[in-house]
Amino acid sequence: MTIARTPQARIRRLRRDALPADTETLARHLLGRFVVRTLDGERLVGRIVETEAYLPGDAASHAFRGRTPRNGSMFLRRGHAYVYLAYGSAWMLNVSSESADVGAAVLIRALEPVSGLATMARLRGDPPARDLARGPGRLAQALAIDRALDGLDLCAAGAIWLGESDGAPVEPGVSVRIGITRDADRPLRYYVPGNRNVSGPARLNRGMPGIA
DNA sequence: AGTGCGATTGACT
DNA sequence: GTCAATCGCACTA
Repeated sequence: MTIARTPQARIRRLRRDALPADTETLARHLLGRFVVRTLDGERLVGRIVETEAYLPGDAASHAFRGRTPRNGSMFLRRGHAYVYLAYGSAWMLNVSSESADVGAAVLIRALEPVSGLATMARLRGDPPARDLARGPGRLAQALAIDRALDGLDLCAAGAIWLGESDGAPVEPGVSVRIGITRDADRPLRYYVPGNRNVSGPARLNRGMPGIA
């Protein structure tokens, strides 16, 4: 397998005090950054190519009805993992995004695999290469993400953290969020135009190759 | 204690 | 393109 475009070396951890202080800006900021997962001594790395913002007071957010045992990690100060199970089978990785006790997060929806592709493929059951981490449930499976990682500090060294490397900032494509029913018309989904690992229906992915 | 419903995916027409 | 599996969780009583 060959992956050329993205630099693998010299990924440094994101500093919490460098994270944008509001959820929407953080969701854009995370595009082009990296999720770094250490599993059995191996480093699995993916470049973030798709995110969604779940804002304070957002009716589509799990935090909308207040703090519960499940969504507690959304109320940690920005930069912590909120991991939950959707539809009984798919784990979702989010990054808490506001001050402590506010309740908001950015959903990581897709990664471009960078390192550890063989392990990711094994964890995923050898799917087509393009689908390794295309979609929130798939990326969690590729990186062995589950409830055990809920609440971890993604700005600290450990089993999973957020990183960045050198490179031009990404100008995101924007669309409505996928798979929600309430507040479904708000443009809070962001993606890297043209990236093959972006999920979602073609009509939402303007700027992708072959799409008007 | 019972019920309804997903921030999805994979299989199938 | 359509569609159902699947189960934890929040909500009602």
